[in-house]
Amino acid sequence: MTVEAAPTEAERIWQVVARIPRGRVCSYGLVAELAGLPRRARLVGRVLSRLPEGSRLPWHRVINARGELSLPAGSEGGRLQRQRLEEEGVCFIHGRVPLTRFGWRGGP
DNA sequence: GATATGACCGCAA
DNA sequence: TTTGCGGCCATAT
Repeated sequence: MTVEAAPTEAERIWQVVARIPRGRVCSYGLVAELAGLPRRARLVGRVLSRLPEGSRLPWHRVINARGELSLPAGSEGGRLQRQRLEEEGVCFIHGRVPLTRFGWRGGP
């Protein structure tokens, strides 16, 4: 029997993050839920913070539930995240991304 | 083994 | 709107 190791939680999270469409953002909790790991948002944050360099994962599309970037602004990561999101056309309002549970309603 | 910390979340007041 | 609290759990000390 081929003992195929079940995908680790981290691998599931990577798969979900990799599925986030360009120009769209996702909250940690939503990523966790989509990965079949409800209420483990912190795990998502931990996994993303421990990503190997060059993983090509769009980690910058994952922000917190308030629509703000969790990485400290001013840090390299935070600046990179903001820059990449703006490059993808993500809408920033007062330094935030408008998140709604009912999807984007057509902003400004 | 126990304690502290962290790229968090949802709810109540 | 903000603040506080409980929940969650892998790592580090």
